[in-house]
Amino acid sequence: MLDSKKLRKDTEETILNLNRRGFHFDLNKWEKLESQRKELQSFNENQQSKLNNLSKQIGQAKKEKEDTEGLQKDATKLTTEIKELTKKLDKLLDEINDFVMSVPNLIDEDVPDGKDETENLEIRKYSSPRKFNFTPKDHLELGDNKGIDMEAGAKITGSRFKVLKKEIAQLQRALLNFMLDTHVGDHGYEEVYVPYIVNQDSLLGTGQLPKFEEDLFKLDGKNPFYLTSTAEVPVTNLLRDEILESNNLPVKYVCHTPCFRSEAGSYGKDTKGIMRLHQFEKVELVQAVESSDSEEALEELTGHAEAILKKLELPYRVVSLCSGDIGFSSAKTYDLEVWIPSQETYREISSCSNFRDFQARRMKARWKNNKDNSTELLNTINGSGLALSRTVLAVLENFQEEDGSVTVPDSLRSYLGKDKILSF
RNA sequence: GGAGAGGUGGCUGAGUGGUUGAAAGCGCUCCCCUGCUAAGGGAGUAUAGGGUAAACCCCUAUCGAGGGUUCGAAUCCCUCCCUCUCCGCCA
Repeated sequence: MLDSKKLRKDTEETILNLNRRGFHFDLNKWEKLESQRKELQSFNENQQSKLNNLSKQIGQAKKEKEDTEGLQKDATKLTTEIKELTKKLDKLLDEINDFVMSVPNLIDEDVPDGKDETENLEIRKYSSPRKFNFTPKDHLELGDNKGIDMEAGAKITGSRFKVLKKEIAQLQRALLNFMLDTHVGDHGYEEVYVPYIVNQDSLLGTGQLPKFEEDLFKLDGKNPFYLTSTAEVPVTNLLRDEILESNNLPVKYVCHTPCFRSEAGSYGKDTKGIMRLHQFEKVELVQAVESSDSEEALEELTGHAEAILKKLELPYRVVSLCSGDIGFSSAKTYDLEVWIPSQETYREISSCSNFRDFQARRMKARWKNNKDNSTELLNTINGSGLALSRTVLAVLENFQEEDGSVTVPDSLRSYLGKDKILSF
């Protein structure tokens, strides 16, 4: 959510910024709603003030055993009027809230302009794709009958669900532990375990609601619960309605959860294998910092996600998402894209974003600045470190041998207890 | 699932219809004081919105959430959510 004060003050600048991401800000509607609100609210508050005074007078008069009938009559009239005004005002405020909640975050100045993902800006590349002296198989061919069982997933649930078995299930578990240990041990994150089912307030807080409900799985019970689409939701919402002491900053959480996504709108995309599923595992990094530190925190957090790829010796590149491709809540996003031999292209394996105070404002996540005794909004940053399914995929494909076996990257061998898998 | 007790500021906790946005304590900020420390004294210290672009100041709302009663609700009534204790069931 944007600061509505800033929206009122720097309207032109805000609109220009929003235009960069292709968002049309309905200025007419905004100004109309705002002027209506101002008028109605001032008047209503005025009437309320009058009523409060009257009530005090009545209280005073009763104490002194004076007649209050006339005063009470006036007060009743005012009360009725205020009830109606308040109803109108609430309706208007709802409308304004809906409007403001559907406005995306402002983007940072250094976010490249562009209309879609084809115009994302490559920032740097690490390592270079391996040259195979045979035709590399894709992960499904490698895993077929050896641990990736898409048919079983379809039987148990439906399309876009996987079953992993044997060495590939172990590989996923090894990667998971390797990632968590690295972030906790080397990068100083606190590991948290959280619910996988979240409520509406949490989803509103991080920005998945109200705009993106179709991407979520909603449960059917009496409470409006959803399966979490990313650990970002439960983890960032740990800070909701909190006021942190400055000596507790920065907050650095790492968390593994399954992620559930309906993948509405991706029909026909990545239909084969484990690239795009309704359920996948992910390790998520979340930081909360003072606003002056968030740019640096994004660089740091991106580096932490990159460290995993480096240790796994996977070729990747970092791209800065352009203004047309960047997410709704994000001010700036780096995607890490890993090399996928079977597709001869880089594919997203992590997305690291600085939300500045956009999420914090929605969820009232604040910190106490003892220097001037003020309470300020936190800045939140998060990124995948990394998406497990795609890491499994990338390791299988990048480290495959001609005979269909897969060499285990050095850093993973102690976790897996093997140098080589799928060699049968 | 049954029975009971609760939910008040950054925290602890008082408050059962009338200047209570809320006592007291802790914490925090600033100042004073004792050479430093320990301790003590004083002042300040919720959030959101509006009057206003800002300051002072003023107004409004907020005591788990939503509704109701009333001139007036932290306080009374209803619904829901959550926490705790006991019992039952259970990985």
